[in-house]
Amino acid sequence: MLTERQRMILNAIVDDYISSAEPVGSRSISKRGDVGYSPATIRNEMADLEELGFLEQPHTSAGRIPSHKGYRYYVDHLLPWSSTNPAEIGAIRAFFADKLNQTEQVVQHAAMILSNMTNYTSILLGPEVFHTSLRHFQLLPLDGNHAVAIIVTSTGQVENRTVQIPPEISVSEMEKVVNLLNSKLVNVPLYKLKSRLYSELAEEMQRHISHYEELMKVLDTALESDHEQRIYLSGATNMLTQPEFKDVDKVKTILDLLEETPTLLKMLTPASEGTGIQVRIGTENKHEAFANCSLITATYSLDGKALGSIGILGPTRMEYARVIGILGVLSRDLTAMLAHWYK
Amino acid sequence: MLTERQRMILNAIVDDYISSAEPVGSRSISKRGDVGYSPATIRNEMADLEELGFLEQPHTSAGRIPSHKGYRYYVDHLLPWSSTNPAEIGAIRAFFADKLNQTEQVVQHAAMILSNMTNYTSILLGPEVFHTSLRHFQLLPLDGNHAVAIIVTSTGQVENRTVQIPPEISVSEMEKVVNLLNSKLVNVPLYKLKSRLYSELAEEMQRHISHYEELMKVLDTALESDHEQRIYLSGATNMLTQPEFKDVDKVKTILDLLEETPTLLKMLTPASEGTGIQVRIGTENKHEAFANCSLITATYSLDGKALGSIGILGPTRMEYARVIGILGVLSRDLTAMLAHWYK
DNA sequence: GTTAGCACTCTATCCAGATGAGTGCTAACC
DNA sequence: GGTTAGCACTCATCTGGATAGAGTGCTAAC
Repeated sequence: MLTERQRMILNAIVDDYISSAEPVGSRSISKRGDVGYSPATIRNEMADLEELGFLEQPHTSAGRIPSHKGYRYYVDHLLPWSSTNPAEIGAIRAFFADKLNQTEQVVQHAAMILSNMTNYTSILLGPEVFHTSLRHFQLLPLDGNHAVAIIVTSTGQVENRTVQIPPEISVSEMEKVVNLLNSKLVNVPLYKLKSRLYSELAEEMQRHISHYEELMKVLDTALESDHEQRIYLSGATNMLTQPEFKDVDKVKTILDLLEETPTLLKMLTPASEGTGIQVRIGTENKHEAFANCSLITATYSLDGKALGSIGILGPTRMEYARVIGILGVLSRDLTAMLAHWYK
Repeated sequence: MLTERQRMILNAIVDDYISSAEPVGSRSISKRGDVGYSPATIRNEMADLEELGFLEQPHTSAGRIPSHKGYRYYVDHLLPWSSTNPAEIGAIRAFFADKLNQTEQVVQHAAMILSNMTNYTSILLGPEVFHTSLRHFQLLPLDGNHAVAIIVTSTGQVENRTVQIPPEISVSEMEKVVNLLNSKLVNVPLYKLKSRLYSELAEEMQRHISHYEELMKVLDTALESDHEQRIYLSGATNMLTQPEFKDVDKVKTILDLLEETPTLLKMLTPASEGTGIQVRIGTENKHEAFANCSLITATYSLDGKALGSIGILGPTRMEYARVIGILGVLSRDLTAMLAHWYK
């Protein structure tokens, strides 16, 4: 579709614009060593590229900047698959070396590392509860009225919530029920717990246990699967350092969106099932607040199942090559580490 | 120290400036109904107030703005202790009405309510682990090598971490140790757990249990009291709406500080032990990034012991009266609710 | 003690002109 | 035919000066 020279020029323009954030003129492209043409020739090609929709002009007599389509072409066909800087790989490895003993901590720290390395905003989706199953259930009385319900998952995560215990339910009854639950529901995926509770246990409980209704209500709350997906943000303020966001109002809409968990969740969920690294440029993100942003996501997994995902949010003018490299290394290492932990 | 008229004028200036964010001139004060003097008279008083350090002039021929000292005087002596708007009280009460069954959720939602109501940034310190004690300890095997250590506190919070179990330690041994721990360490404050482990249990364990050293190491990790204090931020981007922060760079230093947990922790810890609401104006905050901010904090408590604190961060030009009112209502209600839960 | 009047200060805003980067087009060159 | 030099043109940005307006401080009168 594009001639070799056009690809070369497009590449040069995107590269230049990524590092300078200023519209790129024909002369500055010509001066680079790698393109051996005069400004006039390049101008002609630029006019063609603009007509094809790969470039844009902020106004007559400004240089060109890549359009979304231009970025897309760059990412899909021109991206220098430069191997990630060894120093950066080292930093990531070092991070995995000092082992933290909680998945949550690891994920949180990973987000911080990422945002520090890239100077963009990193978004991390904690291990997805839906793909994990019950390992152990427990009810721990606090006082006459309350108890803590503790759910331990197959990946070692612990969820807990406080429930109210009606006074008419005795401790021994509770224990019976908890034992029943543990014998019948272990290894059931979390999101199926509640339906299984009704389909498999209801009958047996009704037979052996008084105050059936009240107990079911308690269990219902205890197993409530609003297991809020945990989102870890880091470096949100890095947005402020980008020249395209020197306008406070624009930044606000973006940062506001970042505080909105459900929206973020939707954005981070991979479109097609678990295929490596995804790049969403500008309006390819659903939200108009992100019209000037690009989101690069990767997933990490356990046993081939995507557990969570990692995202980097930056301006459309983003160091795609570098970020993709870093994200790749990190998601692979994270996957490897999880496999090693819970093998 | 100040004459009645000076107090009146200072009050008018601070009020005006709080709502307009523009330097206040003598004429606009005179025009207000409540001050019956001509601009000239007010100018004279303003000059005096400036000499005394309560006012500042951005430049000759601009109006006056309150200095930190001026705000301080306003907060200490002039603050209209207006009762909080009933509608706002209603909103807070409504929030407590739909009961959430996790302390964490409550705190998180409270932060959101606060920032939405005030349009400032709210900072909430989760229930302080140091004041709580152990209710139950448990080790739950995950696989041959790992177990989840679960610590339930007297307030129903659940902490957990994954620990490695050396292969030479048998399950029955683990159980013995856990039972011992539960019989000896329940009701011990969390931060004393580790020292008690050594002072009271070491001897007995050494007598009855093999692999003492390895076990101690496991327990040491399990009881590690890095129980990270949880900080909930909400409405951080509200900062961006304030005209004094239209400069991106200033906002960045503030938002960066907000991402720095340890610093925030220090800021929120009440200076004097648990006495109601504290107001820190401008440079009274230790950090220079907060030189143009005011931080208003309140604590919530259980059994008279401060459990955590709530803070509102805004520009020095802040609606002190309103925020203090809201904060008072919220902290009282939070305290009341906790008392009711864990009575 | 209070206030009207006035000169003075300083900022913000507007406008015109200069600057310069970059383009598009044409014609010449290889 | 592709490439390039030359040139006229466009448009955003920068500059400096003039102007308006808000607000003060001082003095003198009430």
